[in-house]
Amino acid sequence: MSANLQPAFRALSDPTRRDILRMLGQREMTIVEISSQFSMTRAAVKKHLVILQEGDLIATRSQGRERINTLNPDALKPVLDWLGWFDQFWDGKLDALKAAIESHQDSP
Amino acid sequence: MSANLQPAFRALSDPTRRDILRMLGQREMTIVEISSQFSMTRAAVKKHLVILQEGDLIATRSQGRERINTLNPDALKPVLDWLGWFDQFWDGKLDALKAAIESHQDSP
DNA sequence: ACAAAAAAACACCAAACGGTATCACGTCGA
DNA sequence: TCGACGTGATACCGTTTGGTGTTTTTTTGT
Repeated sequence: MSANLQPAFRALSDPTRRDILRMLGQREMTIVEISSQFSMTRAAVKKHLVILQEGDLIATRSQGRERINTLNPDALKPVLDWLGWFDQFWDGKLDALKAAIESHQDSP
Repeated sequence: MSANLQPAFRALSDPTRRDILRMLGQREMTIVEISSQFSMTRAAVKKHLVILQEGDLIATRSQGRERINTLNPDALKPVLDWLGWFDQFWDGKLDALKAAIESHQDSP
Protein backbone atom coordinates (compact mmCIF):
# COMPACT_ATOMS: atom_id res chain seq x y z
CA MET A 1 0.00 0.00 0.00
CA SER A 2 2.67 2.47 0.94
CA ALA A 3 4.84 3.58 -1.94
CA ASN A 4 8.27 2.12 -2.46
CA LEU A 5 10.52 4.71 -0.92
CA GLN A 6 13.81 3.25 -2.00
CA PRO A 7 14.13 4.81 -5.49
CA ALA A 8 13.40 8.27 -4.11
CA PHE A 9 15.76 7.96 -1.15
CA ARG A 10 18.40 6.56 -3.42
CA ALA A 11 17.99 9.47 -5.82
CA LEU A 12 18.30 11.95 -2.99
CA SER A 13 21.49 10.42 -1.63
CA ASP A 14 23.75 12.16 -4.16
CA PRO A 15 24.54 15.88 -3.83
CA THR A 16 24.65 16.42 -7.59
CA ARG A 17 21.15 15.00 -7.92
CA ARG A 18 19.87 17.16 -5.08
CA ASP A 19 21.35 20.19 -6.82
CA ILE A 20 19.65 19.19 -10.06
CA LEU A 21 16.32 19.01 -8.26
CA ARG A 22 16.78 22.51 -6.90
CA MET A 23 17.72 23.79 -10.34
CA LEU A 24 14.68 22.20 -11.92
CA GLY A 25 12.63 23.73 -9.17
CA GLN A 26 13.49 27.12 -10.56
CA ARG A 27 12.98 26.37 -14.23
CA GLU A 28 12.75 23.38 -16.54
CA MET A 29 15.96 22.64 -18.35
CA THR A 30 17.52 20.53 -21.06
CA ILE A 31 20.39 18.22 -20.28
CA VAL A 32 22.92 20.59 -21.85
CA GLU A 33 21.72 23.43 -19.66
CA ILE A 34 22.00 21.24 -16.58
CA SER A 35 25.41 19.94 -17.58
CA SER A 36 26.72 23.46 -18.04
CA GLN A 37 26.30 23.98 -14.29
CA PHE A 38 28.56 21.08 -13.38
CA SER A 39 32.12 20.10 -14.13
CA MET A 40 31.26 16.71 -15.50
CA THR A 41 30.31 15.27 -18.86
CA ARG A 42 26.81 15.14 -20.24
CA ALA A 43 26.90 11.36 -19.99
CA ALA A 44 27.47 11.59 -16.26
CA VAL A 45 24.60 14.03 -15.86
CA LYS A 46 22.43 11.75 -17.97
CA LYS A 47 23.00 8.92 -15.52
CA HIS A 48 21.90 11.16 -12.69
CA LEU A 49 18.79 12.10 -14.63
CA VAL A 50 17.93 8.44 -15.15
CA ILE A 51 18.20 7.78 -11.44
CA LEU A 52 16.04 10.81 -10.72
CA GLN A 53 13.48 9.45 -13.17
CA GLU A 54 13.53 6.07 -11.47
CA GLY A 55 12.67 7.87 -8.28
CA ASP A 56 9.91 9.65 -10.18
CA LEU A 57 11.39 12.93 -9.02
CA ILE A 58 11.60 14.37 -12.52
CA ALA A 59 9.60 13.99 -15.71
CA THR A 60 10.70 14.48 -19.28
CA ARG A 61 8.88 15.63 -22.36
CA SER A 62 10.12 15.87 -25.92
CA GLN A 63 10.00 19.14 -27.79
CA GLY A 64 11.46 18.84 -31.23
CA ARG A 65 14.95 17.55 -30.86
CA GLU A 66 15.12 18.77 -27.28
CA ARG A 67 14.19 16.91 -24.11
CA ILE A 68 12.84 19.11 -21.37
CA ASN A 69 13.38 17.91 -17.82
CA THR A 70 10.89 19.06 -15.24
CA LEU A 71 10.63 18.65 -11.51
CA ASN A 72 7.96 16.38 -10.05
CA PRO A 73 7.76 17.67 -6.50
CA ASP A 74 4.92 15.35 -5.53
CA ALA A 75 7.34 12.45 -5.45
CA LEU A 76 8.91 14.02 -2.38
CA LYS A 77 5.74 13.61 -0.39
CA PRO A 78 6.31 9.95 0.54
CA VAL A 79 9.78 10.90 1.73
CA LEU A 80 8.34 13.65 3.84
CA ASP A 81 5.77 11.21 5.11
CA TRP A 82 8.46 8.77 6.19
CA LEU A 83 10.29 11.52 8.04
CA GLY A 84 7.02 12.50 9.64
CA TRP A 85 7.03 9.38 11.74
CA PHE A 86 9.87 10.88 13.79
CA ASP A 87 7.86 13.97 14.48
CA GLN A 88 6.81 12.39 17.74
CA PHE A 89 10.32 12.86 19.07
CA TRP A 90 10.80 16.56 18.71
CA ASP A 91 7.33 17.98 18.48
CA GLY A 92 3.89 17.42 17.10
CA LYS A 93 3.89 19.94 14.38
CA LEU A 94 4.76 17.87 11.38
CA ASP A 95 1.79 15.63 11.97
CA ALA A 96 -0.67 18.35 11.16
CA LEU A 97 1.23 19.23 8.05
CA LYS A 98 1.34 15.64 6.92
CA ALA A 99 -2.39 15.30 7.32
CA ALA A 100 -2.90 18.47 5.36
CA ILE A 101 -0.78 17.22 2.52
CA GLU A 102 -2.39 13.80 2.47
CA SER A 103 -5.85 15.29 2.45
CA HIS A 104 -5.43 17.25 -0.73
CA GLN A 105 -3.30 14.60 -2.34
CA ASP A 106 -6.17 12.53 -3.73
CA SER A 107 -8.10 15.38 -5.25
CA PRO A 108 -6.78 16.40 -8.65
CA MET B 1 26.30 27.98 7.54
CA SER B 2 23.87 25.25 6.61
CA ALA B 3 24.77 21.84 7.98
CA ASN B 4 26.41 19.25 5.79
CA LEU B 5 23.50 17.17 4.64
CA GLN B 6 25.42 14.49 2.85
CA PRO B 7 26.14 12.09 5.76
CA ALA B 8 22.50 12.13 6.79
CA PHE B 9 21.13 11.64 3.29
CA ARG B 10 23.63 8.91 2.70
CA ALA B 11 22.60 7.16 5.90
CA LEU B 12 18.96 7.33 4.91
CA SER B 13 19.56 5.86 1.48
CA ASP B 14 19.62 2.26 2.69
CA PRO B 15 16.39 0.48 3.69
CA THR B 16 18.09 -1.51 6.45
CA ARG B 17 19.34 1.70 8.02
CA ARG B 18 15.92 3.29 7.79
CA ASP B 19 14.47 0.24 9.51
CA ILE B 20 17.07 0.50 12.25
CA LEU B 21 16.11 4.11 12.84
CA ARG B 22 12.48 3.15 13.24
CA MET B 23 13.41 0.35 15.64
CA LEU B 24 15.53 2.69 17.73
CA GLY B 25 12.64 5.10 17.72
CA GLN B 26 10.69 2.60 19.73
CA ARG B 27 13.39 1.59 22.19
CA GLU B 28 17.14 1.77 22.54
CA MET B 29 18.88 -1.45 21.60
CA THR B 30 22.19 -3.25 21.59
CA ILE B 31 23.70 -4.48 18.36
CA VAL B 32 22.69 -8.08 19.07
CA GLU B 33 19.10 -7.05 19.55
CA ILE B 34 19.17 -5.12 16.30
CA SER B 35 20.89 -7.95 14.45
CA SER B 36 18.27 -10.43 15.60
CA GLN B 37 15.71 -8.55 13.53
CA PHE B 38 17.62 -8.96 10.29
CA SER B 39 18.92 -11.89 8.29
CA MET B 40 22.46 -10.65 8.19
CA THR B 41 25.51 -10.93 10.37
CA ARG B 42 26.34 -8.66 13.28
CA ALA B 43 29.33 -7.35 11.35
CA ALA B 44 27.05 -6.13 8.57
CA VAL B 45 24.74 -4.44 11.06
CA LYS B 46 27.75 -2.87 12.72
CA LYS B 47 28.72 -1.23 9.44
CA HIS B 48 25.25 0.22 9.13
CA LEU B 49 25.48 1.55 12.66
CA VAL B 50 28.76 3.29 11.85
CA ILE B 51 27.19 5.00 8.85
CA LEU B 52 24.24 6.05 10.97
CA GLN B 53 26.68 7.48 13.50
CA GLU B 54 28.50 9.39 10.77
CA GLY B 55 25.18 10.95 9.89
CA ASP B 56 24.71 11.72 13.58
CA LEU B 57 21.40 9.91 13.42
CA ILE B 58 22.22 7.65 16.34
CA ALA B 59 24.28 7.96 19.50
CA THR B 60 25.95 5.25 21.51
CA ARG B 61 26.73 4.92 25.18
CA SER B 62 28.59 2.19 27.01
CA GLN B 63 26.98 0.30 29.82
CA GLY B 64 29.24 -2.40 31.17
CA ARG B 65 30.16 -4.63 28.29
CA GLU B 66 27.14 -3.50 26.34
CA ARG B 67 26.84 -0.63 23.89
CA ILE B 68 23.42 0.94 23.83
CA ASN B 69 22.37 2.55 20.56
CA THR B 70 19.89 5.38 20.75
CA LEU B 71 18.09 7.45 18.16
CA ASN B 72 19.04 11.08 17.64
CA PRO B 73 15.95 12.42 15.91
CA ASP B 74 17.21 16.00 15.82
CA ALA B 75 19.64 15.05 13.07
CA LEU B 76 16.65 14.61 10.78
CA LYS B 77 15.74 18.26 11.04
CA PRO B 78 18.26 19.47 8.41
CA VAL B 79 16.90 16.84 6.05
CA LEU B 80 13.39 18.03 6.66
CA ASP B 81 14.60 21.55 6.16
CA TRP B 82 16.05 20.69 2.78
CA LEU B 83 12.81 19.06 1.72
CA GLY B 84 10.99 22.13 2.92
CA TRP B 85 12.37 24.16 0.05
CA PHE B 86 10.05 22.24 -2.27
CA ASP B 87 7.06 23.14 -0.22
CA GLN B 88 6.46 26.04 -2.57
CA PHE B 89 5.44 23.59 -5.28
CA TRP B 90 2.62 21.75 -3.62
CA ASP B 91 1.46 24.02 -0.86
CA GLY B 92 2.60 26.46 1.74
CA LYS B 93 2.08 24.32 4.77
CA LEU B 94 5.53 22.99 5.42
CA ASP B 95 6.95 26.45 5.66
CA ALA B 96 5.08 27.23 8.81
CA LEU B 97 6.17 23.97 10.31
CA LYS B 98 9.75 24.57 9.40
CA ALA B 99 9.70 27.94 11.07
CA ALA B 100 8.17 26.40 14.14
CA ILE B 101 10.87 23.81 14.36
CA GLU B 102 13.67 26.27 13.75
CA SER B 103 12.34 28.63 16.38
CA HIS B 104 12.45 26.18 19.24
CA GLN B 105 15.62 24.56 18.01
CA ASP B 106 17.96 26.91 19.84
CA SER B 107 16.19 26.83 23.16
CA PRO B 108 17.00 23.78 25.27
C1' DA C 1 41.41 -17.25 37.67
C1' DC C 2 39.01 -18.08 33.70
C1' DA C 3 35.31 -19.43 30.36
C1' DA C 4 31.79 -17.18 28.08
C1' DA C 5 29.35 -13.07 26.36
C1' DA C 6 29.32 -8.66 23.88
C1' DA C 7 31.24 -5.89 20.88
C1' DA C 8 34.80 -4.20 17.74
C1' DA C 9 38.27 -4.84 14.02
C1' DC C 10 40.13 -6.97 10.08
C1' DA C 11 40.61 -9.17 5.50
C1' DC C 12 38.18 -10.37 1.72
C1' DC C 13 34.51 -10.50 -2.12
C1' DA C 14 30.87 -9.39 -5.73
C1' DA C 15 28.06 -5.82 -7.15
C1' DA C 16 26.79 -1.08 -7.51
C1' DC C 17 28.25 3.70 -8.16
C1' DG C 18 30.06 7.82 -10.39
C1' DG C 19 32.65 9.02 -13.81
C1' DT C 20 34.94 9.02 -18.77
C1' DA C 21 35.27 8.42 -23.84
C1' DT C 22 33.07 7.06 -27.81
C1' DC C 23 29.50 5.86 -30.96
C1' DA C 24 24.64 6.02 -32.92
C1' DC C 25 20.33 8.34 -33.93
C1' DG C 26 16.72 11.76 -34.85
C1' DT C 27 15.84 16.63 -36.04
C1' DC C 28 16.54 21.22 -37.58
C1' DG C 29 18.22 24.93 -40.82
C1' DA C 30 20.61 26.48 -44.94
C1' DT D 1 20.52 17.11 -49.04
C1' DC D 2 23.45 17.33 -45.60
C1' DG D 3 26.08 19.11 -41.83
C1' DA D 4 25.47 20.54 -37.23
C1' DC D 5 22.97 20.09 -33.02
C1' DG D 6 20.78 17.77 -29.12
C1' DT D 7 20.37 13.60 -27.14
C1' DG D 8 20.65 8.63 -25.94
C1' DA D 9 23.38 4.27 -25.57
C1' DT D 10 27.31 1.51 -24.77
C1' DA D 11 31.79 -0.10 -23.11
C1' DC D 12 35.05 0.59 -19.87
C1' DC D 13 37.42 1.98 -15.33
C1' DG D 14 38.56 2.93 -10.36
C1' DT D 15 36.25 3.35 -5.93
C1' DT D 16 32.60 2.58 -2.74
C1' DT D 17 29.10 -0.28 -0.82
C1' DG D 18 26.98 -4.09 1.52
C1' DG D 19 27.82 -8.32 2.71
C1' DT D 20 30.68 -12.54 4.61
C1' DG D 21 33.90 -15.07 7.87
C1' DT D 22 37.40 -14.70 11.34
C1' DT D 23 40.04 -12.74 15.01
C1' DT D 24 40.78 -9.60 19.02
C1' DT D 25 39.49 -7.02 23.09
C1' DT D 26 36.85 -6.04 27.11
C1' DT D 27 33.79 -7.35 30.80
C1' DT D 28 31.01 -10.31 33.36
C1' DG D 29 29.75 -14.36 36.46
C1' DT D 30 31.17 -18.30 38.99
